[in-house]
Amino acid sequence: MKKVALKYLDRKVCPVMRSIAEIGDKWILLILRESFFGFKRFDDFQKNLGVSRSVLSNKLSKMVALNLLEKTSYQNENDRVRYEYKLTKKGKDLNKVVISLLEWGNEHVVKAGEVTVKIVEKETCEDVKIDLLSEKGETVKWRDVKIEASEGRAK
Amino acid sequence: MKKVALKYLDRKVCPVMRSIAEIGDKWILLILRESFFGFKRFDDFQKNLGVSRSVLSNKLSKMVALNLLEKTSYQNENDRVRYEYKLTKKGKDLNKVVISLLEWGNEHVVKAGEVTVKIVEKETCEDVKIDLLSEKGETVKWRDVKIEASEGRAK
DNA sequence: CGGTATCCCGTGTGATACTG
DNA sequence: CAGTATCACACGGGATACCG
Repeated sequence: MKKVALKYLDRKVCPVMRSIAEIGDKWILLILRESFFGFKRFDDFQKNLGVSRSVLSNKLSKMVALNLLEKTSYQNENDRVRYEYKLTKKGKDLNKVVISLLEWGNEHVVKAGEVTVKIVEKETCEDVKIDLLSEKGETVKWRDVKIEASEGRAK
Repeated sequence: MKKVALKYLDRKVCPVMRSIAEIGDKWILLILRESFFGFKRFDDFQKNLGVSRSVLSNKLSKMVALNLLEKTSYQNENDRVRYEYKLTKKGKDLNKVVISLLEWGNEHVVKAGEVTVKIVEKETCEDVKIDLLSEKGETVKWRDVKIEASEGRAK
């Protein structure tokens, strides 16, 4: 692992760039939000998001191809076959991205008296925050960190 | 504060939606990354991102209008006036969004042997992670949380 | 219900040129 | 260095229609 100055870091292979290349799309982010809200069906996505069916169809295929969602069929008794889109591990792991957006929105975009959405513990209903943590498990301030780029064999 | 079922939450006022409306743009996200990397000048952004000057000019204006960046001029002795774009508080507070994207990219998009970018403590150079925290400061698993929407007077 | 196909339009984007 | 202006074009996205 050889350190690289950020100045010389190839932006095309930067992990942030590559994440944005996959999910840096308004509709994909919103579909992810709906998935985290617990929705799984085409028509739920369509109604909740108000997106056109063709765009939705497109984005869902793309997300399945990227392995963010898994498409499965199921059938309740005496009912027709239905389909659902479930978050994969890779998709679920985006929860921190969505929660960061949520917290930032609550803090900087939502005005007093407007709707807020919060994350709470299931058991206690206490607020859950997202934050930077050291290896010892202590919270770390943004001003006390630095960014390092490395390229090399080991991952 | 009245609780609202997510099903009936107005998606137009959802904080996630409103965050995405402001920063859910490939170029804005990438400019933010460059800002967190420490770059401040028009030409640095342009070279690093490979974006056209007109688009960059546009996005920067938009970001200043949104109060994500602050444009200031400065002058070293015997030098011409220069400009820089610095992150505002609102912009800096997006660090968790960018770090989440970074971690997710390292985990799910970057392949073994490729470039990684890490966040480390300035002092100790130890890795810094981002995670969900309870009010007591303990880490919380995604599966142990739920999402709640409220609308009402108090913020 | 869960899509796909087609059309059409607006906007995002790059290339190029010009300015202080 | 730090932009703005103009143009040309591809692509995203909505509307609509159609299918199993």
